[in-house]
Amino acid sequence: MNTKSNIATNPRRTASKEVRRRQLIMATIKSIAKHGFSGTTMTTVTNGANLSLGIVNFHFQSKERLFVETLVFLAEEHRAQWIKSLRDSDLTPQAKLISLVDAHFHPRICNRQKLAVWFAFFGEAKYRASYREKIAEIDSERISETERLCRSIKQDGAYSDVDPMVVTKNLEALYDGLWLNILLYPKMFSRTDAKIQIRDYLSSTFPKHFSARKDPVESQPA
Amino acid sequence: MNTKSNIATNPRRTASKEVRRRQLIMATIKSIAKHGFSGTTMTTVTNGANLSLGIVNFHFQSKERLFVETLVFLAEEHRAQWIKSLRDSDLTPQAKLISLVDAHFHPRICNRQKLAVWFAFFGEAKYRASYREKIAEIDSERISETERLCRSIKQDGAYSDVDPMVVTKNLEALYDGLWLNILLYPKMFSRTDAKIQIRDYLSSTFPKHFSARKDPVESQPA
Amino acid sequence: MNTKSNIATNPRRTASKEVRRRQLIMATIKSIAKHGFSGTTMTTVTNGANLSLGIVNFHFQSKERLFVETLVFLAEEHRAQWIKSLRDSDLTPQAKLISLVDAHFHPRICNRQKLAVWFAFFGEAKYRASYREKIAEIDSERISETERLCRSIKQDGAYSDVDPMVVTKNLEALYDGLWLNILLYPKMFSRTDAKIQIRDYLSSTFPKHFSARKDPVESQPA
Amino acid sequence: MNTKSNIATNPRRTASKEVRRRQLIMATIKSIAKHGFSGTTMTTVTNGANLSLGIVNFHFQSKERLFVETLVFLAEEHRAQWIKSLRDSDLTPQAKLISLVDAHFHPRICNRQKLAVWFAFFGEAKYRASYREKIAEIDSERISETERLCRSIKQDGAYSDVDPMVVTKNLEALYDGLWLNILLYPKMFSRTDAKIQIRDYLSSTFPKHFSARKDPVESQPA
DNA sequence: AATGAATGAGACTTCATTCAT
DNA sequence: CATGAATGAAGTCTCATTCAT
Repeated sequence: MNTKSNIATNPRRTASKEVRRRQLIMATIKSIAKHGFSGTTMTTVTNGANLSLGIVNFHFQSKERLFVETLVFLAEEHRAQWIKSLRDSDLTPQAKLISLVDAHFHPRICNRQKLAVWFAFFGEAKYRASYREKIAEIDSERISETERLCRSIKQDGAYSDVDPMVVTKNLEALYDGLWLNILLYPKMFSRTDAKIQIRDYLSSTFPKHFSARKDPVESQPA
Repeated sequence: MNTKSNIATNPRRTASKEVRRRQLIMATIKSIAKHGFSGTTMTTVTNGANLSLGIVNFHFQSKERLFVETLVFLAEEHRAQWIKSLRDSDLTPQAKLISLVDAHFHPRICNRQKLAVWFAFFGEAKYRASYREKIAEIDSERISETERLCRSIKQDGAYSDVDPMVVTKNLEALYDGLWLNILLYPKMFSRTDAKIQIRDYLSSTFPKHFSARKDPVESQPA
Repeated sequence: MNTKSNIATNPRRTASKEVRRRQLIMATIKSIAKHGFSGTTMTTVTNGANLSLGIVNFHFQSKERLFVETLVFLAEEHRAQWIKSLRDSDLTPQAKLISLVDAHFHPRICNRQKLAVWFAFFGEAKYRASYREKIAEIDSERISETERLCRSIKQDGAYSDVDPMVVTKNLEALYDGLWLNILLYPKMFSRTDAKIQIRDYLSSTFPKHFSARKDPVESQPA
Repeated sequence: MNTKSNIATNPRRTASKEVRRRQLIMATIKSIAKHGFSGTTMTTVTNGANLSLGIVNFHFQSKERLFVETLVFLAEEHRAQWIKSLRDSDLTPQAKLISLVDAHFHPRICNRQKLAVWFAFFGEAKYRASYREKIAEIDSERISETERLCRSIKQDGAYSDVDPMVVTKNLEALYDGLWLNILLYPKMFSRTDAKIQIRDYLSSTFPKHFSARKDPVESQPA
């Protein structure tokens, strides 16, 4: 009997530690998205995971740690997404940059549940500190990569007025701002809109390399 | 002891309703900024206002309502700021647009305390609903105004490729994204940087009307 | 309406802080005596005091502090008892010493409830530390006083072989040992027995000053 | 894998029932001494014994029973000690009595760990009941023996004023009281002091048979 | 109008016990 | 025999709300 069928037939007994932790993190994301941070209790999480109340403290010691690990999970998932996007894209810097941008709006990353959790963490002073502590490095890595690509494009296109760092920071701001707008006004903002808007920004900044009119494709629904 | 002498001896016991409410909202902002949403209790708020524990329920019926009114206060303060900025600026649409942009980064609006509170509300599912209900109209008003200005500039500069709505939405996203970056990484992002970045965006979009190199001025410290 | 009748008519509202604290300490003593340390919960205490569950944390911050204050209360009550006994007794050192001894077996001090609480504290490592920290001084004071009296009696009777400090320490050990025997085997050991036994010890140590045969009087029932 | 190789590779998996029980009782004593009664959990006990969490319920059915058996173990160990002391001593009643006394302060019996456990049991109402039920007989046996010796010494020395039962009870009280003082104030009270004090008591009670000045010897360190 | 002691639902956490392996 | 993941009752503590003063 393999682990998977074991979980299916008797979910209450001795799954591997890693499986349980993942299960609980997923339930945490769902709960934060549904009930918000303050409405997320050990009960909502464990009910969502179909597990017993006490199990979170068994696997994570405290609610606090569960939350931090959830944040780390999201950040690593996000990082994996753009790392993969960079690797899979064409070799031109403009292709890589657009891949990196689009990774932020991939349905696995940019959906109401995950966005709700990101902003839950952004909204709590306590977790902003955790964010800085745990995630700053990932952010730096992405910013460096973005700037490198912008510098490359600038050189290639002889965009003398462009400051790659300013573009990078604007892109970072646009990711967050668009995420927030999608979260706040889902009927007015979509992933596709977001991609269009960023293409618009890139086409006005690097007009020889990007065209705003070439619409991005949405692979799957949210 | 009659009422008059009471007023003399205890100034806390006669403020008008409106003064008390304002006092409590200010204390709420301070508390959310300091302790976060989950750390904000009736005690932290009323201690901060040097008032008694029971008074919130007296003036606001519930914590919930105090929070919603705090959100409304912030939104109206913000609206007043850009309304004033528009009114005070020169008559050209580009001057008006830059005034509108800069209103978002005025120290009265864009400081760590207020940003912390904005994102606290954005982060809680419950208050995102309140936000939509109470603030959407203000947002629409600002978006309309922005779009009108962009259309005007487009026409003036014959920017055939520019979609005023896309520019408007990008500006809105940049406001939020830059706010978040200032909140998360205050050492790396400043109000002045934010203004520079938005000028950069505007100059690449409307190059005949905006120059990125004209540095914005920071009037007062945060 | 005075405070007392207020408590009587409406025990649930706004008694003075000191009254509430006393009430809760009394309920704590009763609960520890009845259910033991580990069986004493916020619920048993507050039910016993006919108050609400949350009130202990309101008045004592934590269960821990309630317990420590209960210990301090017992120690101070005990101290007050022997201080008073010394003051009220005749002037001879032997009269004072016997008063001091008897104070330990006064029904207010030496009854099953209070003894149970003393030994509950003695039995928990955590509270032995508190005991040392809070009560050592009171113990020292009593030991000094006892030794002083023993020295005085020794001199008066020319008991050359008697070491006042050894007698003092033996008395202290007898208090505790007799208390424990009364607690463990209440049917076999009584306050009166205890007094007789200590008189026996004193009469063999200071034969000219004490007579074992003069039976002590038990004033009131436990 | 057959049983034999299992034994070879994992020595923890075949100890006899009795060895396991002893191992767990020892770990219980250590844990109670270190963490107190309330800090002693199945985890502290089984960690201390380097065994798995579930094993206590396997060998003792419940925590409750483990504790009672620990109490019984201590009482029987103590009994064995004074039985042996009586047997090993000279034939005179005074030699036997002093042996009996000293048995209480033998390092195997009277050390901080064991004392902490004794008083932990004394301090919990629930276990005082177990104590009476399980240990009273052992106490009676020792009391009878002590009284017999005192009677014998009384007759031998014609101590007409001495009541052997009172002396016996005083000795019992001194044991407990001195133990408590050693536990509470280890820096001020030692096993040797305790023996001296009891010798002092005996010498004043039976002056022809005991001399307080003959210092007792401490055989081994605690 | 204002105070703050009191209430009690509900949160997090602990831990004895169970039981599949 | 032994393990230790899982359970869930019960504990302590928090805190929005109430209400006598």
